[in-house]
Amino acid sequence: MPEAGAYKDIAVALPVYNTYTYGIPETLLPFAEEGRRVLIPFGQRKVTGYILGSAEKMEGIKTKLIIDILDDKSLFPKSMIPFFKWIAEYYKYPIGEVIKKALPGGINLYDYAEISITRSGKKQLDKNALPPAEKKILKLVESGAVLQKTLQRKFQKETNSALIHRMVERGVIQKRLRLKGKSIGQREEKFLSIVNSDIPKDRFYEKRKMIIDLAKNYPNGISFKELKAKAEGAEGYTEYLIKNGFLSEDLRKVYRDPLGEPVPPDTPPQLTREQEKTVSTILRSMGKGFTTYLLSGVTGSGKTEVYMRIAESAVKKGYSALILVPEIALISQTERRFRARFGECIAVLHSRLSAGERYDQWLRILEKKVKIVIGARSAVFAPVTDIGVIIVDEEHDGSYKQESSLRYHARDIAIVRAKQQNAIALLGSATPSIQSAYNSDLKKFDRLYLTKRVNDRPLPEVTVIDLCRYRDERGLRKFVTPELIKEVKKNLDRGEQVLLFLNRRGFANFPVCASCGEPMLCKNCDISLTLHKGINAYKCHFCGYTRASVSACGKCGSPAIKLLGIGTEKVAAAMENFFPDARIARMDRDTTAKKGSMVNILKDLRKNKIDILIGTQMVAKGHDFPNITLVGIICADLSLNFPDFRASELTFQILAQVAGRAGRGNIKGRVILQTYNPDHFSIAAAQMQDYERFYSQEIIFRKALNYPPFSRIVQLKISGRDKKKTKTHAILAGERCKTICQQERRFQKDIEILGPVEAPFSKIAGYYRWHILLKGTNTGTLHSFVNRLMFEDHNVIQNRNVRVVVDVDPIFML
DNA sequence: AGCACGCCGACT
DNA sequence: GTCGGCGTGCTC
Repeated sequence: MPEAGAYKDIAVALPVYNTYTYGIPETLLPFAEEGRRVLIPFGQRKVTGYILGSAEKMEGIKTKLIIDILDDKSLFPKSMIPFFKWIAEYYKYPIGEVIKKALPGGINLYDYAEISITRSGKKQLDKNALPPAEKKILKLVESGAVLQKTLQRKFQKETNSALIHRMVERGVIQKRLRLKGKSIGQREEKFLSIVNSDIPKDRFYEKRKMIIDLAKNYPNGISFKELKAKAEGAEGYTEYLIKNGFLSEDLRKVYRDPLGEPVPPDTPPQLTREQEKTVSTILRSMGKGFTTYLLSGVTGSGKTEVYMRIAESAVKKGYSALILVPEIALISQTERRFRARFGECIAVLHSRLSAGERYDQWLRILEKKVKIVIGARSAVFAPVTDIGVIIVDEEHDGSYKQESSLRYHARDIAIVRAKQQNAIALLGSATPSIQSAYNSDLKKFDRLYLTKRVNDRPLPEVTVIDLCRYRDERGLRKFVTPELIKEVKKNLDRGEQVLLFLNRRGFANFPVCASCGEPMLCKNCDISLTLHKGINAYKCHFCGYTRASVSACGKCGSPAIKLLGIGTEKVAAAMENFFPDARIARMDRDTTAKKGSMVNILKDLRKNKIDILIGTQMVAKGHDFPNITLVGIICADLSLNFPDFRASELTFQILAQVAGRAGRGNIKGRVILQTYNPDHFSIAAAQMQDYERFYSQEIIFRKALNYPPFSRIVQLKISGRDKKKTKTHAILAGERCKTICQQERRFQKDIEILGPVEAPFSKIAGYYRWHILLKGTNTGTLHSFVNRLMFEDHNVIQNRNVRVVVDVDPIFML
């Protein structure tokens, strides 16, 4: 074995919280660069690791040598290493897993023990003189090698590693370590170029000439794929041309193009005075250190144009720009506009890309072929260098928070990344999060305003309708008031479009038995099913469970079910009833599930093929519908009564955003806002489109109850299949929290433990759920508390039956 | 994560 | 007495 030339700090792609020191053999040393992956011996097996930096030789611990270096070049720039470390520390997540989540998936190597039968084992199996457990195992591996973990999963009851060990010792089976891991590489395509166009005039002349003529149009060579598409049946003729030296053939690396159809280029509009001022303020500070700007711009004030100017200038100054947009069903409007302005000079990263496309985009960024990157949440990990600005569009949007595994908030870590890179963070929103607005109060963020809509278009006029007045009327009029109908009719008569918003899909979300009153609940979850007339079935919106629409009451067996509660389907039905001639479309998760269907709806809308569009929050987010002059909010209260301290914030944001969809063209917009709580301050503030008014009220509540932004929250989410075990474990975890709290004065003073309590949704997808909320005013104290809870002594965090997830700065708390 | 080790109860 | 189930701890 070669001598170790140096030592490196390595993050292992496994759920371990530490990094490890490995020696690098002399021969590999020149290649052991930060950001490359290595294959390392880790315990009994080999796994992928990431080089994070140099290290000292460990005293008293025998250092192992790395086996191999897996990459020809770094997968991420060195500057991202402190970023990964910060995330691992803050979100209490294993560092190697952080990196693994950040990188385009599917490129890691692991090895697993593989069990195969020996000759002696075969003989013994034939002799049939074995204990049943061993026989079962031998039978399984008889025809070919099987992974040990598969074996153990299959025979959980009978198998353990000791048994396998003994069998190996007796020589009936053998164990070998095998490397596994799918790999995604670059795509290569065959390209053809003309060498000599003087082809012989034989009986194939016409066909061959067709190919040559086609290739003539491509001086840099034509891809075989394109040729095949343009010249039918050409495959058979190219071979001859290549062999005889008329065409030359070479393989080129190509990028899978996720952009799909091209977007026509736009011309930059004249900036308003406000926009110009904003742009120049931000640009003045670019390259002069870290600053966070919070851009409050009313809906329709042209924030995207500001972003584009900033990105453009950043690139001109030699920086790159990273733009984050909320995760929505398909590509966002913002992304389209960037493509229209910057063409193919941008990279896009979002969850709809295939693994290969994602890998290619990653590479384009890494190789510095593009300087502008636009994408959803996960794009915050884009391997860009020389960042000038990170823009977070609609920074209040909840979809920036990842709600599984690594539970990061992309807006928050975007700011961290900007800080580490001495770059500008630019957060934009018409309805900033309370958190961000408070940070601007504290002067942590610089506040910028866009108070006017472009072309001096007025904000829409919002009329509030008190639904309580219609409570006793029968039938559909309960949620479609005469005022709304009147306004819709006006619009239809004038040939203008209507947008109706209801943040709930399906037909009826609260079906109850007409005879005994029992609600129809999901069998896996603690919520009621929703009737979907489209698929003619009841559906659970949490776990996807479906039940035939003819189902009888589960309690008394009565077939009569009352369909209480409203969803977009019911609104659509009502509209069809009132306006049989109107062209009505629905846009929610059900109608946009198929790829391209959302684009089609938006296209139809743009071409005036739709009169009334009914949708969920999907329609509220960032779209520009120029011909919509009336927005109807069917029921503004849906999110108001959530047992969540952010319920008011969420309600205000969504209402203000939806209302902002009206009047983006040349005609002034109107909004009809129907509500059961006309006096609630978030509804009143939404009516006035007055953010400051909402903020000044909400912040008082937050302070009084010591909720964020006045405190920090960590939520322990405890869940398990067994109702009793989950509860017991939750209580145990609660006790542990209390014990730790007693251990230090600063914990006693600063940490507040709420719970354990059963979660508001007490059961989801078969898992019973409990919560413990940890509140602290001091971030450092709260984090040391959580560290002690997770990493010290006999922690109760892990258990075979019950899972405990630590959610730092939770958003979904139900 | 996956593997080894070591401690228990229930059987040849 | 062993075997096999399960919890615990470790991986440079």
